[in-house]
Amino acid sequence: MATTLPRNGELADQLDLLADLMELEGSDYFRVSAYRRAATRIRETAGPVARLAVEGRATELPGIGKTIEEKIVQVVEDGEIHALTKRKQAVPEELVLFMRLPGLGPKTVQRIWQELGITTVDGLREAAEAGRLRTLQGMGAKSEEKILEALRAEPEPAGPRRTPLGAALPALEAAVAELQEHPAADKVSIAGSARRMRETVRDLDVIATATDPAALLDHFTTLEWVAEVAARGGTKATVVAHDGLRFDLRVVPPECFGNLLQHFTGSKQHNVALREDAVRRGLSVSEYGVTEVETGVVHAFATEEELYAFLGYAYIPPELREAAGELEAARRGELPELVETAQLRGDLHTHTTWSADGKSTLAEMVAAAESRGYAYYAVTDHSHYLREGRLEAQWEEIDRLQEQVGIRILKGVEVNIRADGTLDLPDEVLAQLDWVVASVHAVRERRTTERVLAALDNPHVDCIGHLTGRKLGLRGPAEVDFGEIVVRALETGAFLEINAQPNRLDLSDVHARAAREAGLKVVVSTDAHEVASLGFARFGIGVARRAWCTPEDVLNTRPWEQIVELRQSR
DNA sequence: GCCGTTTTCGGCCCGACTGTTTTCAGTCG
Repeated sequence: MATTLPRNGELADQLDLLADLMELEGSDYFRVSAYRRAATRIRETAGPVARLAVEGRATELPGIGKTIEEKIVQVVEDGEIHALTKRKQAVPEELVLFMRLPGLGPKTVQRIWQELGITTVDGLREAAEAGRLRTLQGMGAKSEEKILEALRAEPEPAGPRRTPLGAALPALEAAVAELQEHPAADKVSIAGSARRMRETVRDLDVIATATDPAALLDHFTTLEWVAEVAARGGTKATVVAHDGLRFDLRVVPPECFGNLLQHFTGSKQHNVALREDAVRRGLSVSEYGVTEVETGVVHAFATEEELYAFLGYAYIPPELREAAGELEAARRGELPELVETAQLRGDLHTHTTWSADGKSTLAEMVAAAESRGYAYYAVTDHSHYLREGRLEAQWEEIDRLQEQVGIRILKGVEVNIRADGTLDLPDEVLAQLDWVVASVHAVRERRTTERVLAALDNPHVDCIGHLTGRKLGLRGPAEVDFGEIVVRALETGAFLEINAQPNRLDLSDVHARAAREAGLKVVVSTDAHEVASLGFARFGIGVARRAWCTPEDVLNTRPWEQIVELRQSR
């Protein structure tokens, strides 16, 4: 048996690839989607699924049965799912890339392969240039041109690009505001994965009701920032902005706004599960209404609240709609009361110009924090810049400022966890601070788990900052034994941070949920280096909500005195 | 391949849009 267990991402990738190859072979659709569903489930599980499979417990995860558990064990023992090894002999692997091109699905790719004998991206490009693709039934010059265009833009199709929520959400809110101004617009709302606060989004979804749908769609497709109209129908249009962001607008009658908002908010898996559940009770759910199959009576709802109530669920907040147990909990009336941004009483990880990369002064940051209504505010500049008396100098500035403001300023630091797990400030200094965040910065150096465990063992450490060091779109998370870190944090009474920087969001929603389920409180902090970044709190709260966190689960919804008490009891 | 307030067999969400057709399959979300 291999000494290290395959990561969840590796297992999921193999299952997805197996699904793709089988689909190209023309396998049964439901088998293929069972593999994909299992892959998604595995990706969204915090602990190592390979260990569960070895212990015979992977089948406890929904969507994973005996057969897929066996396949996971094959990866542990032999490195690859046996069926995958076999399919790779039969189906050229590069065909999978074809399916990432716009308009190319499994059926078409299968025919390109079998009828034209094309098996490589280069071969596909040559055939398209030579006009050979259009010889296929159902393929025309226009499809051929679309393929060539996509290949020119991206010679090796890499799949849909995802935009961090921090960039997408403001753009989406601006688009909603623009549409709202049009005289034909009635209700306009954000929908899709951005409404669910997913860390990255692909398409930006907007839905609306309108007195004149065609006029609103016209307005949408001719907005100043629109570079291309990708699709346009009577109720729906897709446009691409100059910066590459794709926006979908869908317009419906006001009486079914609730149905549409629910449908277009997704997730797809949530909707599928909701609809399957409805089918079992003789109901058919679509974006236009809920149809009683027997009688044909259609129930339309102006709000999501009414729709969920009709189907027998408590209202499910968008952040929970991931087919991760929320439907069952809503049926039983056991959904959590999710934490809200306004409930944060302070920020516990922030910087000032005392750090070289800080852009706003201490006074500016504190004033901004006070105007956000915070009761306390931890200044945690990098330890690296606070040597040789600078820390004491900063304390003097804090003491002077404290005289002038109502908000409680906490003396803190973000101390670096060195490669050997020691901290780069001595204990006697750390002991004098109100709040100590310890973070790994050189993530390329390995052993993140050991370094974090060592830091947790230091009694002065209050919180671990941005645990995995990931930067969305730039570098992946460090591999950590999250379960072990949570256990140690519970033992030492320290906390883990949800870093709200939109390119970090670290802990991820999956990790944050696992922490919550283990009974560990999380801290939502912005790591702001300038005044405007204090507003990132809403992205961190988005992660916490996706992790099912109530105000109880988020440490800094408490008054500072309570946090001090919690620490003393450790 | 998974799953079960009808079921251990026989189901498995639903509709819009595109490009190609001339009534529809495939793709997409």
